[in-house]
Amino acid sequence: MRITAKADYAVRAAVELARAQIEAGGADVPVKGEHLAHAQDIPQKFLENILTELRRAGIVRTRRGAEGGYRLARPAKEITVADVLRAVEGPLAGVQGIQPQDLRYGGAAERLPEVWVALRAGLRSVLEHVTLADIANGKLPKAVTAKTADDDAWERR
Amino acid sequence: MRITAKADYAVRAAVELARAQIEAGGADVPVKGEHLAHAQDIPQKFLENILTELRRAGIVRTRRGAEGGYRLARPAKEITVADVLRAVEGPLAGVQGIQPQDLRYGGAAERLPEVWVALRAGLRSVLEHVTLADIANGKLPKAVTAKTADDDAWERR
DNA sequence: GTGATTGTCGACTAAATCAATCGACAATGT
DNA sequence: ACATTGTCGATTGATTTAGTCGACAATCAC
Repeated sequence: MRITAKADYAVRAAVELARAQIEAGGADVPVKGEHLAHAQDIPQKFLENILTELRRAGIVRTRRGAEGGYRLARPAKEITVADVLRAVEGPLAGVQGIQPQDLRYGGAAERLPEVWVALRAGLRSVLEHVTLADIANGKLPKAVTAKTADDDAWERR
Repeated sequence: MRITAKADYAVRAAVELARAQIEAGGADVPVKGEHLAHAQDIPQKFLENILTELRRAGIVRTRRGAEGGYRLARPAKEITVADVLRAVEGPLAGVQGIQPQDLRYGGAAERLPEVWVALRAGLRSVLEHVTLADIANGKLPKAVTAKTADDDAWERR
């Protein structure tokens, strides 16, 4: 249940691209890998690997050469954090690569898969409702603020 | 964002212990490691490592020797899935071992930590409300059923 | 007490994943 | 032509994952 550096880097880079898209008013200006790496303090070569995965997933578009770089393939408000995470890690909340709804357990644990499905739904209730534009604009949706509003959410556990 | 085999094993073994506790009507009868391993089809030696971690976390109690075995340290209805997961993996939803509320990002990703905190809250909204007794009895609480009720929750994503 | 049973602990291993790094190559703009 | 920038595969070292093994310690039945 941890967030890997790669997942974190992917989202941060994508958010940075979102801001560039918004600042350009929708104009399609590519951002260089070097700029992204520097802006978010991510090792450049590692980031480039990640961005290539995002390209293959259809989340970013690229251009080579001078004046080349990376940009989002769609409007930032149409890309969710879940989209980015699934692009770099696999499906959410699998057990050994198996999706929870495909698990079969015997004995007392028969109903456990339902718990894992609910867990995944809990993840999705956040990740599928936050877009890159939300984060870049600093305007988080209720799916987030409702959960962080509870003091308990900030407790160290 | 995956559930490791270890985490899954830990919960399944704990649920099996919960059922034994419930069937015994609260009487404290230890269950052998071999029985647990067989009942849930978990490699026995690996499971014993896990059960030792659960003991160190105060979730199970053990007895050696003939007539020895494992049992829950507390009533099954007082132990949540979150308790078990935190015992075998660390805190939920950290980025490289750092808890989300301690992260600081610059630039466009400034608000990202709040998203991770909300994510963790989403996990907790499920994991802290399901007890071992709930699973062993096959009576899942609303925190779970409300989320699995949605057809979308079962979709393959 | 003896012996069988069962958990404890540390060491060990193989494989996968994580977190990068590197270099040759392919596009692209000036 | 040339400098710039992304692409791709290979490689690396550390860590985690998923186990296995064996000596040892506790406990019970007899």
